[in-house]
Amino acid sequence: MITLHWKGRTASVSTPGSEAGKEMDKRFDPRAYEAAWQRRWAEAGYFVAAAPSEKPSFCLMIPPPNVTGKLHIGHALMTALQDLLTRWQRMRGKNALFLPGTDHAGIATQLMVERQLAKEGTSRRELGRERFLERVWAWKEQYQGNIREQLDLLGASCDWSRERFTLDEGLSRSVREAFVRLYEEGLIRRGEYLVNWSPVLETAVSDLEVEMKTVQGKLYHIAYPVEGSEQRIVVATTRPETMLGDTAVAFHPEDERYRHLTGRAAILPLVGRRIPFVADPAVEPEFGTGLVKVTPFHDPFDFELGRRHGLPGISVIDRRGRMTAEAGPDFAGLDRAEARAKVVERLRAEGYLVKVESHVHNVGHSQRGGEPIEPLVSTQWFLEVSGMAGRALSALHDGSLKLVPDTFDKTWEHWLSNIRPWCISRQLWWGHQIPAWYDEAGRCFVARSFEEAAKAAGTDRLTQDEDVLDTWFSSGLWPFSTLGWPEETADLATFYPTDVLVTAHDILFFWVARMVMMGLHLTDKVPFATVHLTGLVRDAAGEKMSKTKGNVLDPSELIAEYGADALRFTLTSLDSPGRDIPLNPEQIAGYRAFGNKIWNAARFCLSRVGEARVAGHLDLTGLAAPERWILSRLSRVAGEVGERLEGYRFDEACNLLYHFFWGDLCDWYIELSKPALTGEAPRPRVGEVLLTVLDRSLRLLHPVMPFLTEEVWQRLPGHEAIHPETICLAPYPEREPAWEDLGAEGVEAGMEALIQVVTRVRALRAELNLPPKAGIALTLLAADDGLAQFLADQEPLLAFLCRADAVATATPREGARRDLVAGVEIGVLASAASRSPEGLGGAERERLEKERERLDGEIARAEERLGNETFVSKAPAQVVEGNRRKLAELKERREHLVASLATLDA
RNA sequence: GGGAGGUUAGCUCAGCGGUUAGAGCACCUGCCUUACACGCAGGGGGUCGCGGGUUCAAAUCCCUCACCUCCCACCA
Repeated sequence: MITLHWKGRTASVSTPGSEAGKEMDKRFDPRAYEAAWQRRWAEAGYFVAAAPSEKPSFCLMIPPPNVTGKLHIGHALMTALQDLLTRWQRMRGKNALFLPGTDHAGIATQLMVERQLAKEGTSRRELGRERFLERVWAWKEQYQGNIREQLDLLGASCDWSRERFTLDEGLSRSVREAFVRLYEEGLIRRGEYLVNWSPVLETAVSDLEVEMKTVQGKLYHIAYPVEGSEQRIVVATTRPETMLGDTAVAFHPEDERYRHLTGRAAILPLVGRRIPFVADPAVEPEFGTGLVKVTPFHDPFDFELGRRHGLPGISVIDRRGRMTAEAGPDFAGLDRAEARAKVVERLRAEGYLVKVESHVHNVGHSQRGGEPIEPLVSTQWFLEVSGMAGRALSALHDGSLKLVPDTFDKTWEHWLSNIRPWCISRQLWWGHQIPAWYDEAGRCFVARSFEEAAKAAGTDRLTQDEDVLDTWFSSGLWPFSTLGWPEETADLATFYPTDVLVTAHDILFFWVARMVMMGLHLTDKVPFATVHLTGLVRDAAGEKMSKTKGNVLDPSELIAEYGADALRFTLTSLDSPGRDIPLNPEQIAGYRAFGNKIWNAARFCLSRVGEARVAGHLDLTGLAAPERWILSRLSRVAGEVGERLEGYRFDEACNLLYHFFWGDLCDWYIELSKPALTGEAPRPRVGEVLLTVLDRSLRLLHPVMPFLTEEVWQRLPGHEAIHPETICLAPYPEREPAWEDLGAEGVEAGMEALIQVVTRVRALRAELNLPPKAGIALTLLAADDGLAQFLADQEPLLAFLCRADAVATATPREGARRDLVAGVEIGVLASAASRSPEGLGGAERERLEKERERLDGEIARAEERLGNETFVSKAPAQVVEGNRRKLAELKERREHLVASLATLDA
């Protein structure tokens, strides 16, 4: 029995339009049942996980989507894979938890709301912090709702009773706890450093949020007079406006050209400031003139160099990208671009500009808004991550963390080995306000709450730090904050550490690495055993999707058109390791056709199986070859699908299922079942086998196509024996070794030969240009006695599949078109009445001659190979033997071909 | 500058040491054979980026090169 505790009530299970035995609509229309099943499953509470639980647990967290808008196709991919894993594990009897939630997405969301305010003619500053935040919360409510709806459309089997939001009460507590602990350990500190500053957003951003872009710029060569001499030295810079903040000129200590300048100073043009020469090994003598102007407060290289030499810094650019008063009265207030033009103009006018070269270089741009980042000095909070990074590295090395595919291992190592302190403060309003308070003397108290801070300060006249934390700080805690950490909750004990993380590889550092570091540091555990990294979804041409290109595919629209199952199957089958995913709507249409195929196969079975019922355990006794064959195939496919899922090869699992269902089951077994079901050539328990194979196929497919499989499965007579209520909780099929019948004498070998024979006969029919309804006389002669007997037993089936009037075990008759396949000599003789008058013309002759040439080529190659002594002696006996057999068959086929050609001449 | 990945049928991709290299879509020829035209049967189409090497055997392993994609990176 399952416990149903969705909103505390027991679910009454009513069917949305499907009952066992009820006739299926002729039309396949996913819209008719998808939403209904999602509602039913939720009402029944199938996806609510238990804590604690006797069962082994399986847990997977949604990478929380930003509450900025709709889910995009990348989310659909991740959701499809996450849900596939969850449903699979749930069917394997695990206490499975797929925990949903959303991310407050500080900068992104704040920008959206600010944009909205701008349209209304107001701004966040006009509203003030409190009223602004009210607006953002209202926004969040709306968009969180959208996201829930979309996850439902996709069929995500989330436990909504455990939904979380990064800014909710519980997670905020986790964030404060983490911050305070890290602060108390001395890993978080506040200080004045050079940071990446966005003059548009007016906030600091982390290194990861800076994108380097190649820019065609200019290299300005500027002459700086040397103090106390007539000499002028020349420096090269791409940013002449920063010279106003220069405090030194540097050269390489070994550089003979400039060693004599040691201890001397230059006079800064336009400003007149005396700035010293310093020697530093970081300076590249080969670049420019080998002399570098040093602007410690506006360039990362200069900042480090300045620190090494104890140089002062001067801030000449402010937080909005304008020149400060310290830039001098001529420049103060100018925008940085204007200032550059004016500085260059003045330098030229005063004769300091030596030359201007065109120069290609990299400039940091804001990942968010695209504007150039300004390196500025400001007071920020930093997290020292080097220790945690070391542990994250070891986790990969000792196997407690696995990246799939492992091509990301090197990336992981490189990034974590070169990591620098993380700037975690943001000058925004939407986010977790930093739990630090200042008293009137400016002393800082970091605490879990205002009360705690007040106690420590001995006063409640405190002001909280205005800044908020980088969104990724709270995201970094997601795998355990969502489960109640730091409380020792039942959820945490049951589900943490989690099992798998599925996410796109573009947030490996932003998110995955931070979760691993934070998880290891704060919980002493790797937050998940495996990370499955997906590619990025692109359009059909492999282009990145973007609004400006207009090639964005909206999952909701795709679901409306093709159904969620088709979209899921498509995305899942495209998830090949380490590759981006080109999504073509035509392909989704192809997989919708697969849905149609399943629908109609089920329709056929249900209308023909009579009183048969699904068998939980099927006894093979008395079953004929086709039945034993399909069961053997089914068992092997179940085994292979399981292996592929274990190995995160979802694409291969999809392919196996697709080809088994369409190829083995529909093209062959269902066709083979027809003569038996109509009573033409009865066989025992065909209906039972049909239903059993269908049941297991649907269960195998359920994690990928949840809606269709449930809709169809509910109609199978006897499905209740597998699970009383739902396919979601029915066991996932595994191999049934007793069903497998392999080997040379096995039923799979026999049926494989039969299939090859039928296929060849059909091809011969086509070559003879026989009308589909024309009868033929078919003769078969197998060299192997066992096979001959097998085929003789299947004569009614062969006649049915080949549309033959007669099938005989005999040598081909005079005038018959002859061929050989799988050791079976085939003779096809058209019934006199159906012989097409134009049938055996030049086209037929041409085809046969082309085929003979091809065979000649192959025979020659096979003979050459077998004539090679080293091949015969060194290659495995099996391979040599295979080649011998092949050669014999090729030769025989050629003989038949020649005979057929002779018939044409007659 | 460092690193990763890619280059296979018209398109998008599997395959990654062994007989005639696969799939989906597209294409051609027949079929409304009563489960399915979202279908059935048959078919055409590839010197597996270039050049070397290892091997009895290479699309598959190694090396060079070319082109493409992405990630990382404080030569001003």
